[in-house]
Amino acid sequence: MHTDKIRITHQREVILETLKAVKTHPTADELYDMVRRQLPRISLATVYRNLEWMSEQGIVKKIEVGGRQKRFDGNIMPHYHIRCVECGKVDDVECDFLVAANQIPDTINGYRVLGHSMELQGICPDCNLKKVSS
Amino acid sequence: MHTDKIRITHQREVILETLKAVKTHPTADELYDMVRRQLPRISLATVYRNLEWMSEQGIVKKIEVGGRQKRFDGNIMPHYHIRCVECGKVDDVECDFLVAANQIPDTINGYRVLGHSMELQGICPDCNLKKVSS
DNA sequence: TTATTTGCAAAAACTTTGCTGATAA
DNA sequence: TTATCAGCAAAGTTTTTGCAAATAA
Repeated sequence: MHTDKIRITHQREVILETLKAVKTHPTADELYDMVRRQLPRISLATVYRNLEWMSEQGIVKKIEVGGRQKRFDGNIMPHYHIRCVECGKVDDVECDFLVAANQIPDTINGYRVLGHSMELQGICPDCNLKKVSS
Repeated sequence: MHTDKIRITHQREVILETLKAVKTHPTADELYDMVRRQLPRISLATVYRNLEWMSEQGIVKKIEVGGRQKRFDGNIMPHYHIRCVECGKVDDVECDFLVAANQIPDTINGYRVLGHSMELQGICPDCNLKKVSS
C-alpha cells in the first residue's frame, strides 16, 4: 500500500468515526455492519483495508489478543483488555494494579521489544447469567 | 466432544509427546508436519481436534496472543511470551519484572476473571539481522 | 463388542487480492 | 487530470464438521 498521497475518503472517515464512537472493540465484520447503516454500498474489503491501514498509521489499534477474529480499538492510549471466553466480547480494564510498563527492558532474549499487551480472560456478566439460569 | 470414556490413542500420545518435546510454540500445521514424521497417515483434523481437546483438559495451553494462527504450548506453568511481529515466532519470557498476578482481582467490570496472558511484541534476532543486512 | 476416535473430504469462517470504475485533490 | 481508492468477486488461509471405517478398552 503506497503512502505517496493519502486521500481522505468518505468511507475512511465514517469507519474511523464509527470505531471511535463505540467503547466496544469490534471485529471487521461488526464494524462493517455498523458502517453500512450510513454507507449501504460499502464493501467488507474496504473495511478490512482501512482498518489495516489505520492501524499501520497508528490511528487505531489492532488488538493483539486471543479469540477467532481480529478486533480493533479506537482508543490508542495504553490500556488492557478483558475478553469473555464464552461470547468473545472484549472490554477495557482499569489496570493500575498490573504492569509497570516502564520496567520492561527494551531487549529480551535478543528480541528488540516494541510493545506489549495484556489480556485477562473471564466470563462476562451476560454469559454468567446464562450459565446460572441454564 | 463427549468425555464419557477417554481413549489413549497412539495419535494423541504422539501429538502430546511432540509438543512437550519442543521449546517452540507451534501452530497446528507446524505440529502436523512434525507428527507426520512418526505417523505419516495422520490428518490435520486429528491434530486440530486433539490440540483443542488437550487444551480444554488443561494438558496443554492454547496461546492467547496475536498473530494469524493459534499456537500451542506444552508448558502449562504460568509464563509469558514474546512474539516476533515479522516472522510470527513465539518465545518464552523471563518475567520477574512484570505482573504481580496475585494482585489481579477475581472480579473486574462484572467479569469473573479466569486467567490472564501477556504478550510482548518485538523483532527477533533473526529478523533483526535480515533488516540490518537489507 | 461397541462407543470413541480417526482419516478424508467438504464446508465454514475469516481475510486478502486483482481488477475496473469512481473519485479526491 | 490522474494516481489513489472503492466495490465486487474470486481466491487464499485457517479451522471445523459430517460420515464411514478403524480401533481402544
